[in-house]
Amino acid sequence: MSTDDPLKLENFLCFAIHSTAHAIQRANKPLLDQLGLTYPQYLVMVVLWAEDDQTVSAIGDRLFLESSTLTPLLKRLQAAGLIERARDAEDERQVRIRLTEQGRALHNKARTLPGWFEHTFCDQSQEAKDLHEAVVRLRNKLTAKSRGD
Amino acid sequence: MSTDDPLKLENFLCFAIHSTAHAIQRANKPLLDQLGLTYPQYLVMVVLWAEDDQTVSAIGDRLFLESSTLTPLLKRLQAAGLIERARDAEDERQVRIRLTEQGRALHNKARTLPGWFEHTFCDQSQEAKDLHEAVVRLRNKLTAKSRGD
DNA sequence: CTATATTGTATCGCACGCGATTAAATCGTT
DNA sequence: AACGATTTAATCGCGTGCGATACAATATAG
Repeated sequence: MSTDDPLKLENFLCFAIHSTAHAIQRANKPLLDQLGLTYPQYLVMVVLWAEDDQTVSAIGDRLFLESSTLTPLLKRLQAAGLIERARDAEDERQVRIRLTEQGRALHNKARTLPGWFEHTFCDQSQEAKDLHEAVVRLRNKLTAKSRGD
Repeated sequence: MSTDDPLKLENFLCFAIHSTAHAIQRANKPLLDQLGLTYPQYLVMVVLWAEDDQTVSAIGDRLFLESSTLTPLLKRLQAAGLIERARDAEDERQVRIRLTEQGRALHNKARTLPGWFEHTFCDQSQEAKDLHEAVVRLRNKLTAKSRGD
């Protein structure tokens, strides 16, 4: 029949990455449940733990997300008491996102997650490093094209 | 400050894959718009082009998706006239998904997409192959763990 | 042959994710 | 100072994605 068809799922690099991303979310979920965070919420917290007091668009630049995604997500983090949202006094267009005491406190509980993930699924660190670099190279190509290169 | 913090986004393999998956969807979107399909809808069609007349759960197994995701998606494909949904006469629990004439006709228009993607973003085929294999290996580890290994 | 367990879809509620649009604040030019 | 252009968030509508649950059909047990 069509077994020679190039249009086969197993041949799609894009599907491999797509499905692996979902598998990662599923694998991380039990850990994140303990923190009371979803995976995208966790990523926002990681950005803020690295550098507090950022604007919505700065967070979006780091996570490749739009304001239409971030605004509702940030409101949920605010409702959970982990961050504060406040208009910048200098430039009232911007909204500055700051960690609350509770948000900072979560940092310690969250430290173990990346280590757990890599230890559990990426034993051979060299392969993981190569994979990481190759994925980032691909992402750079993709974002470069879409930005009109 | 916390520049030595291991909890840095750039060090997360999982974030690299996550964000690259989104970048892929964005890159593919213009092509998919021409087909009138979203990316997940396209994946379902690929599965059906490879083998017509499959159950919902069989499609889910191939794409790593649940019925709660597939049922509404399949209804949209049905509304678009690309597939038919019909209870199996032998086992009325199952719903068999079959391509319509129009759904089969879309196959030809869709053939160019994977080639375009790989040609545009994965010039060095060896690197792409290595990346593909490494990603699939990681996904296998992830799904194996979650299935109680 | 009936009671119970299992299976296959569907439904519901919630949380992304984005394109398109809106609204307010700021910037630039005159 | 005043007007139009740009920037920044927020809003809206739509389509995933999943866990929990519901329900009907089938399989199994007794």
